[in-house]
Amino acid sequence: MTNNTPVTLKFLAEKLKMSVSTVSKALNNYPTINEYTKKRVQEMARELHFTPNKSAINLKEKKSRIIGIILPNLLDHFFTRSIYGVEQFATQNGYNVIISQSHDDLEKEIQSANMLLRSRVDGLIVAISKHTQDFAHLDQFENMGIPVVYYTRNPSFNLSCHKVLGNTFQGCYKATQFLINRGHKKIAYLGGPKMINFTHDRFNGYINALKDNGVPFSADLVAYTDFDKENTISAIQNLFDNPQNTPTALVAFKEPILFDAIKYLRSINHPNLDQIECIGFGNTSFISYLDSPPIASVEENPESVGENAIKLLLQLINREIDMENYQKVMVDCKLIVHEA
Amino acid sequence: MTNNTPVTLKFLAEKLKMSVSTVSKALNNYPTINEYTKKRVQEMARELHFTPNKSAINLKEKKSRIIGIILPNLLDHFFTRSIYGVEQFATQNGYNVIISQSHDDLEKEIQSANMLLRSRVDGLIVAISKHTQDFAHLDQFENMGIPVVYYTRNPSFNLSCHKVLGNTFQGCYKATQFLINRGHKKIAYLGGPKMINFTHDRFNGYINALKDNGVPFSADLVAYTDFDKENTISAIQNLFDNPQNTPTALVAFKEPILFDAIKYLRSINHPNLDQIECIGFGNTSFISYLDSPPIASVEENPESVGENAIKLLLQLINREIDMENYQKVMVDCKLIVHEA
DNA sequence: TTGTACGCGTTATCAA
DNA sequence: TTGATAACGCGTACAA
Repeated sequence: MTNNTPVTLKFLAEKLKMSVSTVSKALNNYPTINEYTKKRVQEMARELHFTPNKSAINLKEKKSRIIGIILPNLLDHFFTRSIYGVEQFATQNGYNVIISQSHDDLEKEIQSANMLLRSRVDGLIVAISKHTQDFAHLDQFENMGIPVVYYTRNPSFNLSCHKVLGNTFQGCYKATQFLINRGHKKIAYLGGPKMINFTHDRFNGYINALKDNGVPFSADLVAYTDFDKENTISAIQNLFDNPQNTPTALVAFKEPILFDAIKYLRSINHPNLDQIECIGFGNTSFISYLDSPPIASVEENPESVGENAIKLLLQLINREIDMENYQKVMVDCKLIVHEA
Repeated sequence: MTNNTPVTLKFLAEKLKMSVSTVSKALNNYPTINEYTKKRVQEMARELHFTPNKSAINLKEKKSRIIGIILPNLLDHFFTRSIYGVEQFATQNGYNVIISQSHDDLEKEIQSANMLLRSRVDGLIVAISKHTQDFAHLDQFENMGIPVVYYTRNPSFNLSCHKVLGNTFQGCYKATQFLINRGHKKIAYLGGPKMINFTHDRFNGYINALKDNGVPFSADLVAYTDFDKENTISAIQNLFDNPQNTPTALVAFKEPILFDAIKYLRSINHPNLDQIECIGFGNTSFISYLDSPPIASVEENPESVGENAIKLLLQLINREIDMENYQKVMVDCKLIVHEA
């Protein structure tokens, strides 16, 4: 019953008293093989639980049908949701996916890249770590002819690479306009880390929405934070401490930041907190449990971002798009209004 | 600069005008190889970005140094946190990890298993799907001599397999005792799906804590739900609708369920809601944003569960533990009290 | 100290 | 219709 070592073609061939190549062809349904022979082989293979060795096939075919994904963190639902989009489309097309977390550590990212390179992935999808400045470990792939698609977190200064991004400008524009349409004039923008490009793209969406709707811009209504709670609180203090210019609405870079902000405002019993309307990027499922929930969320459609990334990657792998013909794909955001 | 095809040992050998085996030995630091030769080879390898082909090595070594993980869902932080524990210890020991989601779909789980089998993983860690009754796709591994460790979600009736589990009995006991110590006499237990073993283990912990502390048990204080909101609400109605026996505390199977429960009680303005003290399994980071937060959480230590799973698996792989010598490892839970 | 030869499991070409 | 053989990239026993 339990045969300790994997069954190989050779083993099957010996059992069936025929050649390895006939067995191989029978299993792969070659037209030149006798139907009866096929039947015998396939039955025996099933009976003995034959499982082809992928390493051997990879070696022969010089391709692995594996897609590598490097991303910072699986705790962030944006990324896990994006994986779903990648997986769906990848398996449909006969590809498997290997996920590797960098934990926002450059060293770990390099290790992941090398591991995937050794595994000869056919393509790479990557969201770079916070600290990635040098790209040698990722450029290796392209130098070996393996296409790379950057998604979400990408080298913003570098135009010579393939990118799939959420249209964060559009998302922030929509959020701001929604608040304007609800009658707000003093809409604050709480940005994220200034090194991250999205911070500025979103700011531009905010600014443009104000301009297009004739709402005056005030620098007092803009502040920045990172993902640290203390910094968020002091940013919020800056925004809300001026009594003659208190915001009536807030657009925040990310929902976790927004939650910290709201929590702080509640903790100090900020007047009219209930009238302040907030929107953050994320659309966390948790929102329904909050007592002062955001009025809406910017849904970044991570599944769609992932799907677009794998679609582009497969086109590159199949040489339907030239590797030097650098693509930039933008995925629109959607404003989700939360019911009261 | 960009050489389209991967550099092989053969290519290096030609460049250096020596044999493939010398190159191989030089790169693997064989003592019989001249130091100067080693230097030359290693320099050339670096210069040309030589990356050994893992498929070729796997084939040769008859092992992949890859651990497969099959789990239901990456959206559940329990699993993503457990992966962290696995990864840490795996990479320390020179193993890589391939993660595969079943999405609680048996068909997908079978596909994942077959994929990992073809990849000749050296070991498998698996949390089974809700619908896994038949285990043929997982038994294959053991039949091929590949050890399998079930973690968290496991075939509870089957004692002939290796398991690593959270000690959910102990967790629930602790939670209940904590509430008793705070003076509660009417502590409700809101269990999960009755098919899941953990539901009953936790119930036993609850019951035993009551008994050991001389608190009388009342069947009215026990209800069950699944992860569906509607069912949770009707379970809560059953628990709290009897005015002469209203619980003053609640132990819930999982925090998402608990949040639905609390939300409902708030929505109906349940009297004295603020005095009701709740505990759920999970310890979600989100708790700090809630207005009526649980007083404590049962932290299941998923990282530790993952780490114990990989440790056991590596021992099985290294034949330090016999495959037939079935192990059951329990990882204690910790009660986390939330500051006001 | 280096090189030759073989095999890992599979597929493909060509010959029988 | 089937079989022998070479090749994929690498490691290693053995020969030189």
